[in-house]
Amino acid sequence: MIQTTALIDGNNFYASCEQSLDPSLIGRPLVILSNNDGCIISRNPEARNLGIKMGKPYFKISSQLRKLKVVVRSSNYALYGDMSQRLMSLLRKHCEQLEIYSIDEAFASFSSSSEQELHQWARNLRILAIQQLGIPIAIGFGTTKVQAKLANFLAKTIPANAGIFNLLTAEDPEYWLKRIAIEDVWGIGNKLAYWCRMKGINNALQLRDMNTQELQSKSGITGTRIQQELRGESCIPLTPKSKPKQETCVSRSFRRPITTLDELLQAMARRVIIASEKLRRQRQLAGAITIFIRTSPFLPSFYSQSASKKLDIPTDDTSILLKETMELTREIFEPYKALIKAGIIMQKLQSKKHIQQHFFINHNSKIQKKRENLTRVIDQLNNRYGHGTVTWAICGSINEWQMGSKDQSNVSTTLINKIPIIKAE
DNA sequence: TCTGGGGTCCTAGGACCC
DNA sequence: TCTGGGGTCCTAGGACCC
Repeated sequence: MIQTTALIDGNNFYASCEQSLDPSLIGRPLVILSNNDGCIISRNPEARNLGIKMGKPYFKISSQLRKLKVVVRSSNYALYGDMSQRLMSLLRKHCEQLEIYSIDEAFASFSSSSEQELHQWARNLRILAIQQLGIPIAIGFGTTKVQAKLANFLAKTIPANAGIFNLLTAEDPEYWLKRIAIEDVWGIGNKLAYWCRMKGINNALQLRDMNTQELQSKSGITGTRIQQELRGESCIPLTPKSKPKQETCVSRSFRRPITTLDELLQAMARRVIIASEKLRRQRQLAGAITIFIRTSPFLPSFYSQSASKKLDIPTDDTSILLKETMELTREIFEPYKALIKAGIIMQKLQSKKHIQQHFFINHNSKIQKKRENLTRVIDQLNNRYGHGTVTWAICGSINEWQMGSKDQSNVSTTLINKIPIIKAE
């Protein structure tokens, strides 16, 4: 019996989440915008059929969208995160081994099942996802992760496949591989796809059969692994246990460019506070931090700057991280640069469970405990009454240059006062 | 006026050591 | 002061993913 790998994912996940909570959206073209209402990051089939492309800047096509009567929503990540957890717990119930790969995707593996059993299992899972979550899913089968990924692509994009495709048992696998453009192969990005096209490699089948040496010389081990997997030899293993994060980043754009140190300090303070909260939620400590600022990459005289600092003692303490960040910010600030984005990366993360004891610091001191208690209370208040209820004065009050989203759906599965209400006639 | 945010992996090259 | 080869570790940057 051959080992089978499956890739299961939610179709147009963000758009489907919105439709699931607001059925009036079903059947109407719908797009979801990125943070700051920057660009299109999800769209339902109705919007896709109107020719609306992924990644398009919103300001360039907003009038066209109005004309076409497309519904536009700002993104609501709290909602998508919650729906993701529900989807994953459904999948866990129905898979032996599951690796959660992204907010809307998971790999599964099966040691022994007949083709019919697998197909029946997949049909059943699709029904459950619709019934319990209102989210359509697609399922692809292969021997390796790359094959499963491509099978999933064929399940979704070829209507006749109805959301399920098995590359192992397909009558003519080569016919199907030929139908997958080189850009659509998992692991082949812009640069590699362009190089492939130049060489006359235009689809997944040609990539599978091309000269390995040549591929290796261009893309190293990453490219040859994809080729091996296309040929059915597994070299990207399933990793069901999620690894602890190596770094955590909080980065945001401004609604309008900022040029003063005061504004930048406030912006950085907000980011480091969010980042510290993230660390505590993940039960991790940062051993180093990097901050960065940049001007618009779409304008001439692009400017970007960053600065890092190693911390003597790894920490998740907001006030310590704030102090370090403020110092770094003062160091790299330059006047008259129209900054549009700033962020902080927490690095050299380690688990809070086994803290490396410092010779001069007593981690169990009274003062240390008091600080931790204060932080815990602040976190609890913010969780309960909304983010930013209690915060540091350095953040300033709400400013016009901060991020903005206009059309967020006013529903939530995580805040009690925004639970959707069903009215009886 | 307006172009997202958060990650991982790999590689080349520098610093350092014997 | 100059000479040689070989190894490890770290870092920055590129490419890619969703």
